[in-house]
Amino acid sequence: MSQREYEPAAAELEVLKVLWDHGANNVRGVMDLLHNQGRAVAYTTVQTMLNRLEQKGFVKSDRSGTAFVYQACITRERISRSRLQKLVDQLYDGAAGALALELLRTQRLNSQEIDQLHELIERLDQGKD
Amino acid sequence: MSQREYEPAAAELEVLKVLWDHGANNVRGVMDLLHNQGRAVAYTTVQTMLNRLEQKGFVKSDRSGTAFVYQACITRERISRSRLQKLVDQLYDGAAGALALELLRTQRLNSQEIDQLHELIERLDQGKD
DNA sequence: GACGTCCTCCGACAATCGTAGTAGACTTTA
DNA sequence: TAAAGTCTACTACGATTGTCGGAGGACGTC
Repeated sequence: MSQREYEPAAAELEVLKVLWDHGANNVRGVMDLLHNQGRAVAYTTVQTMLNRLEQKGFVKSDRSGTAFVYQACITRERISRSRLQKLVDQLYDGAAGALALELLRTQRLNSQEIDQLHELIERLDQGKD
Repeated sequence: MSQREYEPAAAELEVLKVLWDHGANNVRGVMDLLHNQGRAVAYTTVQTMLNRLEQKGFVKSDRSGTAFVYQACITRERISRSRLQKLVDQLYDGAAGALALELLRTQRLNSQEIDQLHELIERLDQGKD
């Protein structure tokens, strides 16, 4: 367990999301955005989160002005994929289809999403083994 | 934070899975099955996991013979759903369609799964808003 | 009845996580 | 230039997680 593959924890993910959604920012900026979302956290809490995210290699900082500016250096897609993979492995024993079915059954999709799915499935259908 | 809604942690989930997959069992039985899966854990570790799962209300125990026999009292589906919900909320901002698309794009489905999806989508399509 | 085996109960300990306070440096402003 | 504000660095603390050891009771066997 020497080189553990870190994952952002829940609270860290919220901070990451701010950076994804609003771009690079400093501690105060991130805090303000979190406050706007109704998430009341102290300045130093955000600071700790950003430090930990940096240690884990998910953001990088750059001190050009007075304050450090943090920027996500992992994409939302990468995190999503790894989370999704974990879910598939842990709960569906690798059967992604089962998860997809579950998802479509229990979640509400709008018609645009359904159309897109349609299209994608058609394509999958063509390339069927 | 008085009545926090608990979730099984990763290692606890592995124990839960054993109960789901192989039915009720005692500590030793669960441990043996974990060992068969290449998961080397101490007896007391399994015991702790089962205790914690019981505290969280995910398994119940019953002492009829010499040892406690543990049984899952939450379904795999329920855990799956809540995990899935969390994923959708945390990473896709509630857009289940996006997740579904991502899933179909990145995971490999077999033709049976594709057929099932087809069917389901047809049905969703009918009831489109 | 002493001995080994198996079980439960309890405690422990390090790592991670969520949260935040404080000290001290640095900047802005009256 | 002194006060007020901002920023970083460091520390802390309780809860959760993953892991396990040891004490002590029950039970079968020699």
